[in-house]
Amino acid sequence: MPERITPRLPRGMRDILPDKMILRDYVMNTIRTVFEQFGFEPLHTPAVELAETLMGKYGPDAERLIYDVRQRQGHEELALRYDLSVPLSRVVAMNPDLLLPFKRYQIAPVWRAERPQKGRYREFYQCDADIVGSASMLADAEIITVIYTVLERLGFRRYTTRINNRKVLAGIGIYSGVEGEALGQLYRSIDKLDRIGMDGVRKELRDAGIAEDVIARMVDLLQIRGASADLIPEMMRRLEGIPIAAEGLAELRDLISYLDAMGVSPSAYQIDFSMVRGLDYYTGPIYETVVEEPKIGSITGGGRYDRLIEMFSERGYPATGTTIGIERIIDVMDELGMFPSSLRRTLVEVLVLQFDPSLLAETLRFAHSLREQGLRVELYFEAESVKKQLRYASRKGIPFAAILGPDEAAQGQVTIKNLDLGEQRTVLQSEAAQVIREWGA
RNA sequence: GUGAGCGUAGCCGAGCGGUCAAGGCAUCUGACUGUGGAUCAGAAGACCGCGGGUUCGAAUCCCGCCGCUCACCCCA
Repeated sequence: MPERITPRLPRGMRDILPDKMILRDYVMNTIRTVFEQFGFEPLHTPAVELAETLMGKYGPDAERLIYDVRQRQGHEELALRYDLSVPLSRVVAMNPDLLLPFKRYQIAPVWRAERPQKGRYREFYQCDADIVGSASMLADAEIITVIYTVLERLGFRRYTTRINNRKVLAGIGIYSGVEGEALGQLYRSIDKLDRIGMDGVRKELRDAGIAEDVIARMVDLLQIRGASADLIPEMMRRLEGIPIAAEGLAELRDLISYLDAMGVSPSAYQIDFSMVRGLDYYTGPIYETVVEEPKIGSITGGGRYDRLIEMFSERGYPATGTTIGIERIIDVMDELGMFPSSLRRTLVEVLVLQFDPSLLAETLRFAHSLREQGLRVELYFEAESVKKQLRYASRKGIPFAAILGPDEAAQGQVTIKNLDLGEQRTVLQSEAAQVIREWGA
């Protein structure tokens, strides 16, 4: 007898049982449908990458969290993918004959060795849509439209997609006279604005050893508030004479100008010059979505990364895209009761009861015919009491039960019981599927 | 990586130094061998996270370890 061990999961990892998988699949299918409607096509890449593919792309903070993979034999240095953008970049570099723009979506797990907490797991799915090969702001606007469409379709109402541009942030750095190492600290402090407030940011910058007059200039810039369309000219005035900032602001102006005609409500997004994004590889417009109600961090994040692919290729490719964070979306939808009531705990539509061994063959044939007609049918394997079999159907949440006993068999009939309504009808076996359909399986 | 809180049956949870460790949900059986969700009766299920210490006596107090949760950092 082998020694028994207590079953446990690795830290931060979860099993997802069928009732939760049903909700999850609903969200994923909604996202996939939207991606496909915008012309994105599926891509698969391995969960494991060569370590060299991942290293040096994300920045030191993120790189610490990359999962090592140990191999019993062989000498390749391997790691679990940290996101889906870097693998995509690798794919593009390895397939130079791809027709551009290359629009791909990928819905797949990624791994990060973080300390788990609310809305944060070590294995989680990302739903990415990216456009490689176009520098047009139309591409960025389309990504934001995709985010908007997904969230609206899932029933989100109180959320904001924040939009900023790395070039503008670089311009703010120049304007403030902060360079090199200190710039990172500057960004990080700026990013906390909505959490710690302007005074908090001021203190952080002071603690980081940034000069008082620089802080004053910075804070002055970040005070600018207002409608997205008004913010851009205002910032243009203030950062006049800084080319990188002018470039970034012009990009934002173009991007915003497309959104209305693309069907995105102005209330769904906001230019926010204090939004930063952590990853190193962003170069242009950046975006992230936060929900107002449960405090859970961002549910989408992305941006333009025009220099990433050239880390794998002599050829440069402009690229932009977003991640939609399905784990947090599900957490929020769960908390707010946003799932449609039509989603059940089970996918099974009909439980075919077994009545008597002498009727087994006819019962099997009947179950088969229901399946042939497209219904999801479970067969009860034991000829136990009707009571017990119905109890099973009820507990599992199956909406219909089919009872085929001697009385029914004699007439070529079957009794269809609607477990939700507690009503039943005895009909011809050949009509059963139709009856179930009309009754609302 | 830093800090805080918490570990009692599959789940929730009372007990907070003194006989056999409450209760609820879930599970199983029966009342009810052609009709579920309700009710009633019964059954099974616990190295009280692990190890050490204090004490006549520890689930309860102390220490260490492990695990979980939350927050920070950062992020989906």
